[in-house]
Amino acid sequence: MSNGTCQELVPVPPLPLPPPLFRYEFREPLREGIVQQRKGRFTLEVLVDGEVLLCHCPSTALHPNRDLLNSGKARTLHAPKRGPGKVATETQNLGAAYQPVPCLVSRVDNTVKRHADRQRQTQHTVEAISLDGSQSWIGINQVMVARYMGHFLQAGGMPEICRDPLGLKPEQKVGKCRIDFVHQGRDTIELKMFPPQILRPVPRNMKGYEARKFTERITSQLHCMVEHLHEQRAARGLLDTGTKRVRQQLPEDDNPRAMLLMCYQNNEPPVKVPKGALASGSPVMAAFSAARKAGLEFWQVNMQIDPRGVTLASYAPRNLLKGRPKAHIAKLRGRIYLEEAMQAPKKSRRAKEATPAVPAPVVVPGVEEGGALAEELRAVQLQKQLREVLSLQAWLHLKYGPEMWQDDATTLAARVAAAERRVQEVRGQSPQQRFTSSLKVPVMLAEGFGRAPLSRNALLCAGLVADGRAQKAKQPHSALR
DNA sequence: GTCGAGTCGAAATCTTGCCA
DNA sequence: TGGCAAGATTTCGACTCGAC
Repeated sequence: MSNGTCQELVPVPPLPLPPPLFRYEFREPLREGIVQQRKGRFTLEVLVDGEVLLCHCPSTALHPNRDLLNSGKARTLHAPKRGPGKVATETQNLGAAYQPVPCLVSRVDNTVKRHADRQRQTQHTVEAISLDGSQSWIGINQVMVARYMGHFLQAGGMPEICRDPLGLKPEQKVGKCRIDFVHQGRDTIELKMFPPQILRPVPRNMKGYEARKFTERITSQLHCMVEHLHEQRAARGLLDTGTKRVRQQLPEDDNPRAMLLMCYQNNEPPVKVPKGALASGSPVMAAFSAARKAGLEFWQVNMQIDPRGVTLASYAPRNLLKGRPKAHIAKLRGRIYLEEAMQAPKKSRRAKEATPAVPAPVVVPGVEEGGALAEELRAVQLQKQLREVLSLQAWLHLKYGPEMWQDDATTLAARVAAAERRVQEVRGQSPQQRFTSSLKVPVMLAEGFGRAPLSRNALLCAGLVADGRAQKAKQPHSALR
């Protein structure tokens, strides 16, 4: 093995790594329980570890199975509401014959300071329910979707949607509306959680007034996004709003975009427009159609929730309406689904034969002492150390490929030292320095490597930084100055 | 008087933005 | 930095109004 001045090393194969790019970790694991009864619009009684907890139910959303959580009320919902005693009867029936539903609950973060008059009345929140006996979960917390998506986008997990995580700003006012994300002041990204049934003339699960409110809101938002799109194009000297000519005139990097992301916290099949919706005259459908003509892109994002966190399962452009998909979307086809992308590429028999079972040995220059085994162990130790320090394993692996793990020992040691220095710097900073806000890009931990920053959640999960809010609550005011 | 349809506010919680 | 307002999420009960 030894050649005197250099030693041959077998490169350490990449470790099986979780992907933080596509993963949002909860601060603490969710607890499993059984929904016992619906107490009110926002409250559920949940049996957790033999104890009945009053939990906040953020939203059952427009999920097709939302009736599940209302099963106790379902039989009385359609009963006549008029007449003496009928309302009382209905109230008495609440919770009767309620079908127990497995659920996941989170505990309230008590480090968050709230106004005295806004203290939470419930100490737990129902985050997900299960329809298959706790085998898989369906997230129902719509409020958290923006946080999950903010994490994924800012971690660079969806480069086809957001190329520059630094240029992403949440909750921006566009015209009269608030849009969930604006990218580089140019692209608008709106998140929605609804089934395609909403495109019908009379949306499923909605009463007339309710549907009208929803219709007004979404058509208004689509209108604002399209207006913004036109303004951005006009700012680039393009008076023609036709998407084809615009595409031809603008470089891809400078082409303003408007994207509607339909987000699901379960393995939702590809969204399709229901039959007859196109010709139905539905106002939402008309708004969708007009927006698409102006260049609006539809994307479907599926997430999977489990007790420890949320995984970005897949995302893909959807051609909801008739017509050919936009050219630059079509180019992305076939590589969007992460499930597919993350699968090891299938090798042909010829390729298998050509690939040796053991990777070719590499030469580590400048290593003269110790045997090959010692150096290999050192390399493993350094890799492990690097992984622990950075907790960026998948980020590095996915973003920069396996070459990151085939660095020689000297380079690895330098990386570790730089990372440790940066971590110490970060830990010495005040919470105010570390975080700007919950969704904005936090500490540039990766600056030492000249790479994209991580989201606040990724840093929290990696244990590299403490929660600024928690520290704020613990530390005296003067200590923060 | 009864009934159905439509309207509206309250419910719990979070986030952002504005102002002092 | 703290306080407050506004806006967002969806469901439900109370109320109004017109028709029969």
